[in-house]
Amino acid sequence: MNIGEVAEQSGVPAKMIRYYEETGLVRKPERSPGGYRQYGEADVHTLRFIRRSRDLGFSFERIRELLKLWSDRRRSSHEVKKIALAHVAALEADIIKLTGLRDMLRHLAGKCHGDDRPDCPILDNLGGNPASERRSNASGRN
Amino acid sequence: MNIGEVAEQSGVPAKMIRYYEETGLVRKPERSPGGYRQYGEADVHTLRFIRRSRDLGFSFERIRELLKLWSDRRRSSHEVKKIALAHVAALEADIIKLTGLRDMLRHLAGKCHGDDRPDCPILDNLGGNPASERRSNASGRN
DNA sequence: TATAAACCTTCCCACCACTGGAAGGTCAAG
DNA sequence: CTTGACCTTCCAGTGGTGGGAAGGTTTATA
Repeated sequence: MNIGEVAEQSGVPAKMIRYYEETGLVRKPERSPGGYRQYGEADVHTLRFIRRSRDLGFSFERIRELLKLWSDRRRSSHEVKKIALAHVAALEADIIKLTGLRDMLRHLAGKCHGDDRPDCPILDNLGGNPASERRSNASGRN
Repeated sequence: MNIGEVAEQSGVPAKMIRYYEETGLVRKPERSPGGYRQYGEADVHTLRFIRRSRDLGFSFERIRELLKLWSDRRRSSHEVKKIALAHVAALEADIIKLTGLRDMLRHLAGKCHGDDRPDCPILDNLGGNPASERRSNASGRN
């Protein structure tokens, strides 16, 4: 199977497959006499696994761990569950942060008349009194 | 005021201030005879405005609009409210997506015993039956 | 006045996970 | 044998930073 077909079957673009190979996420495949990458069914499964993991928001590092566990017949489900729950916690943190931002912004927008007058609590808040504050860090994906 | 002081007062690192200048988000300041950037109080306010907007998750494009409205005495609050509410909607979409992922992952983890046995619904799901699906795009920050 | 130090300048590199494109080689069908 | 789809490698750019080198400026102190 050439890279194009494996890309279609797995849903992972060919460019990405080469990138994953380069970064060591997937194995280097055999090559045809002309230098074309040759894949099998197992590669389709692996790539599909990766794609689904990314759809769930797992980081590359996590996926690397999951892949190792996935291919290990003697793995314990404990490890997997741990990774999954850590990811759940990370998602939870992101959700809380975004919810806070949304509420604050919605609150400000609620106090803004939204008419032709220039008064606007949103801009007032963004520009306004600094008070006590130092760079509050943010983010924190897994 | 040199860049260091304005950085401290606004909470925006000097490196970032130069970057904002380069990308046209803030004006090019005067220079001292020796070539040092010279800022005033107004610049501190502007940078603080930018920092707060970023803390709220606004994109550079949005901030550009907000800055223009902010400096416009004759603006209508309608425009500002529109931008803010669009951002609220974008945040909402992100929250919904992340919540869905969290719930799915938590559900899978709940069905995983988490002991020494290798059986694990999480991995089964990641690797398992493809069914009908094509690359579902994701993301969509403002 | 000399010199150190703190500050500033520009420029380049790296990150992450991709995406796009150019230049050129390979393969299958007509 | 040509066409065109497919593949190869390499190079560059994204966005919003952070790090650092090489060198110029300003200020304080010895």
